[in-house]
Amino acid sequence: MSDVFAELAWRGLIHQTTDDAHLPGWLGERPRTVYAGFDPTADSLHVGHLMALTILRRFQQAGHRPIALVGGATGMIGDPSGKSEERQLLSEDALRANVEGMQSQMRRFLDFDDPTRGAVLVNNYDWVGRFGYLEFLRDVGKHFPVNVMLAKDSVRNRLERTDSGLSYTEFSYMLLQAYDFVHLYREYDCQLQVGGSDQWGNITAGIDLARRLDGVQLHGMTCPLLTKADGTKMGKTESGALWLAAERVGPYQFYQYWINLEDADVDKCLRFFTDLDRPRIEAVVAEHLEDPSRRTGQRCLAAELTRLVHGESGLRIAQRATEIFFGAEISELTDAELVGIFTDVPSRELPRTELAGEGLAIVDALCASGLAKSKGDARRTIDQGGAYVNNRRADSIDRCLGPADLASETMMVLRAGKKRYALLRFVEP
RNA sequence: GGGGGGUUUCCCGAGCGGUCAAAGGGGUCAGACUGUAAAUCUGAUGGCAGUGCCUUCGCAGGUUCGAAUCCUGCACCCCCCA
Repeated sequence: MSDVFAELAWRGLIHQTTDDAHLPGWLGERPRTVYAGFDPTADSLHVGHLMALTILRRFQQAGHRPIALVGGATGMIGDPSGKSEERQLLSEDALRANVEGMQSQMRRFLDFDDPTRGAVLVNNYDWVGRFGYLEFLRDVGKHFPVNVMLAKDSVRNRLERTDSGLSYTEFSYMLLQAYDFVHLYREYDCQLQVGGSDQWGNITAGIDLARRLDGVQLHGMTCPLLTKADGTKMGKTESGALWLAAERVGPYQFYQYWINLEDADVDKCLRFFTDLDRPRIEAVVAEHLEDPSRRTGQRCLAAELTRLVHGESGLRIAQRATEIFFGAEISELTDAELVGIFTDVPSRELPRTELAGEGLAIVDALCASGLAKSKGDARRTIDQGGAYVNNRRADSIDRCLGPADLASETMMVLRAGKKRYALLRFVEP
């Protein structure tokens, strides 16, 4: 058993614990069971879940047993922590689909098959859903002093806002999560809960409840919230969250997100997310600082994460696409080389006849590819010198594209600006 | 229930009868500089056509040669008094 506490600490993943002094020893004694909760708001995980997931992963690697709790029940209510408004309630069907989607992705991070420390996936709907209202009030609610609940940051912040209230339902959220902890303690001897720093109140609520109900002392640990150096949220793209599902964010796009990360965040992300050990990360960071323009850190980070999320084949596609797009002028490629990329960057198929005669006006090509949202937008881009065909700048609005502009047998590479790419494929009707 | 204020283009926010597709800021996009970074600077930012047309200022009507701007009704939001 390796010292997971020290490992997490140097990685900067420990924000607060219930017992800094004794937790390291407690974890070193024997394998423990640790859980983190995931809110099933969508059918895919995103980068926001990555912290908790990789923390569970590190616990497992250190010899402990992780439990991933999917909030099928609590997801119906919505955690008010860190939220400014009440969440839209999800239907049971939607929740079920979301839970299934998330479960399948977790397999990439956690080993569910190991006989001794195999991860366990639980859905709190399985026990919360069976609770009767009166029964819950009597067995659980009774142990929650309202004045303590009101003192929690998550509740106070919401009550202090004049423009949004806090419904009774949301107010009750922490009871459910608290009970989850007790349940997992009873069923799996789970004595440690981890979560983001905004979960502190919910975690301690569970610890209090366990003490009152079962007379045991459970533990909690939070990690810092994932933000970028400029204060904005990590993992936000133009089109929304950076999803882990390949159908939502392809390997190339995922890879590119990390390549584009600013220097100030690279070190932190390497430590947070990658499996690389300390000497390795320190070496990469040192190399990066020596010559930041080579983006050593970003490259390493992007490769590690893309491999983790999309596998070796996904990484190859992403790197190949990057080589092609960010290399020199594009020509003499084959369809075979482009086909893997085709599904990953915005792409469109057009009839080959478009290229005949006068050819396809570049303005129309940009619109068709999705790089421009209107003809005016396309004109603007060209006017300002931001339009490229096969990485060669197209400086005239009147430019028309013909068969000679194909990069491979049937495909053409369009680009708007420095790094927005799209492929057009011309097919026989 | 009574009184007052509001609803503007992606967001915030000016505009209060024509010169308004609508100031300013944010965001976004493009360019320069770089390193597919950050910061900075420049330009663009309803649609279609190129000195014109169409659609937009909560919704529906109305007054005007002409309205985002005035009137009427409706909807939603906020504030004060009960």
